[in-house]
Amino acid sequence: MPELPEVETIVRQLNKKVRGKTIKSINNLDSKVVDPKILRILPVKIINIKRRGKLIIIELSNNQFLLTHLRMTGHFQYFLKNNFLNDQKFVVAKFNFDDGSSLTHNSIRKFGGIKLLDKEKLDLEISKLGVEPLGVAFTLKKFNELLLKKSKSNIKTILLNQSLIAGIGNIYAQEALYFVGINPQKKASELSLLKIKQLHAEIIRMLKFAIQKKGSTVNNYTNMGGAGGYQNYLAIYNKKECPKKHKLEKINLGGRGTYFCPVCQR
DNA sequence: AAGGCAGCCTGTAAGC
DNA sequence: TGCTTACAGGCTGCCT
Repeated sequence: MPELPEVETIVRQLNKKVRGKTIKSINNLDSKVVDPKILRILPVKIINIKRRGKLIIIELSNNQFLLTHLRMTGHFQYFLKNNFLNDQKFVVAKFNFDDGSSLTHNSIRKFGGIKLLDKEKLDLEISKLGVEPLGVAFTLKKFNELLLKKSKSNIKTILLNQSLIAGIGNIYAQEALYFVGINPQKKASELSLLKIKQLHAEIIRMLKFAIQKKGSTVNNYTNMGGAGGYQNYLAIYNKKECPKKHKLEKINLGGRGTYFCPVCQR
């Protein structure tokens, strides 16, 4: 499922493929998933595509924005002119461009969607998000402050909280905690300064490396060019034993399945 | 106030 | 074998 590295990969691909193109028409629009108000502003040109946390922000020529959240199964696919495959499943919108190419948005579980917003509403949405983990503001000092604020919460739930740090999801949270040997059930207040420093560095290292690998392909997620490569580096997610051959435990934290190694993570 | 959890949705895997 | 059920997951909104 798309987390920061996957969303970043998709944003880069969208910029390469559809920036500067004009949306002439849209079909197969599922109004529950894609805001039908988009139909009223056509034709409209795509100026730029940006990411904030796990959000994809598509800037349009009429000063409005398409805000997309992929949740678990959202997906974009680009087709050159006359290359559209009609047997695609789960299409919730097909954007047709002035040059004959097209972009589909697919969504199996229809959890995410595309909204049309003006600048004011967009800023409101963005303001709910916490610090960008790959931005300059995510310093060790900042990380310490966040942990202090949530000292009674377990560390994994804190990493998943988008209003604190934006972009880390269930997979990368578990992986980062494994690589620094922290039990995901640990309260923030129980972490040593050394562990906090290691975790801070690991989050940055892992996300950057995963972007290099074009994200992870797990279950339904693929980026626009096909599969990512980071899934080959996952240590514990959805596995039975850790790289050191210890048996993994699976518990529920923050409402989500959480793998950890009781030997390596304390 | 802040934490917990149902609900959204549907494919896949496990269970009978 | 074929049906049923449980589970996966990010996030919102309600409940305590």
